[in-house]
Amino acid sequence: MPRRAASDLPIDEFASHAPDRAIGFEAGTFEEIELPASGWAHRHTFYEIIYVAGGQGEHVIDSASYPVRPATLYFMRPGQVHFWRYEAPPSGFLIVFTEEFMRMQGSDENVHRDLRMLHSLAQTHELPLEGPHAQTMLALIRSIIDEYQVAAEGYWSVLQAYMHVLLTRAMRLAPPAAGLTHVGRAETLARQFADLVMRRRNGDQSVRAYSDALGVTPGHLAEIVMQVSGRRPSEIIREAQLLEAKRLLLHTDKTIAQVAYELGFKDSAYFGRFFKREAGSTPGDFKRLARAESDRPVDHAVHLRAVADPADR
DNA sequence: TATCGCCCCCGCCAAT
DNA sequence: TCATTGGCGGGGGCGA
Repeated sequence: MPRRAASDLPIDEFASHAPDRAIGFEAGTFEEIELPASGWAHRHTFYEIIYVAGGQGEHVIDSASYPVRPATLYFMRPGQVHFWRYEAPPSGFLIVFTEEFMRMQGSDENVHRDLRMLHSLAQTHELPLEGPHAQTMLALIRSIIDEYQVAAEGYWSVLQAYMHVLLTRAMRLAPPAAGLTHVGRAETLARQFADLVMRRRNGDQSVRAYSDALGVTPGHLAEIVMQVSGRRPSEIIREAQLLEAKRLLLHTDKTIAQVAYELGFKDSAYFGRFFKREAGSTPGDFKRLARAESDRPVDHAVHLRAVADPADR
């Protein structure tokens, strides 16, 4: 697949196919949803849950590549970069929704819990489903699509309840690393910090800038973040900078200096040392190696059959 | 929450 | 011109 000349990463905004029902939610098959630019690296401003039923190729998320396998769920959060490389286009179902949709629930506690599950699942990227789990999850997704398409009285609250069930069941199947820790004020602050770090991709990346934005002292933020995650705020910021640097190096044609500037580094020479320290290679080597890897032909050994599903025939 | 001292992160500059 | 490496000093981050 040829690489698209990319001075910047395209951003998909949420645009409903049914604007008369502006609830920030859509669900359907790949063909029905028709997201633009899915073959090119892009970000969205919305969440996306993907159930892959068939296809042949790879799903690239940030700088990781996953062979397309039937009965696999993918969880994408806003800001993540992804695209498909395929010989046979992926088929299955998509659920796309905005954060505003999740926040339409009445209880703040439920909203926070669902968003935390979403973010946790998005960190693991893919969730292969086995045996009966694939069947029950597929049935649930079909119910969600049906509820959305019929759009009977009060359907959006039913959709939110379904989404809560989907997320909760997915969390049960996710690896333990994706599990949630205890809920409390400390955990909420730590999550707000992590969200802000993921969202703010440029500008002042000092710990103080983040603690100011969250209305706490740097010392308090450091204590809470360490207590909840076991890591220092500066480590989490650097990790996010490294992830974003890899995205830009791999998926755009920006020079190293441009990437450095975009990430808020005032000195591209220092950015080079930062990258080598954190990633183990220079930005230039990473770009060349990663691009050579992503330009190789799709692995023919990854051959799929569509999941046998009578409702699809 | 404030303070202090130490470590190393970050930015500036130069060389290749 | 751009990427990489290295020296160096100030100051931010973090533990006590």
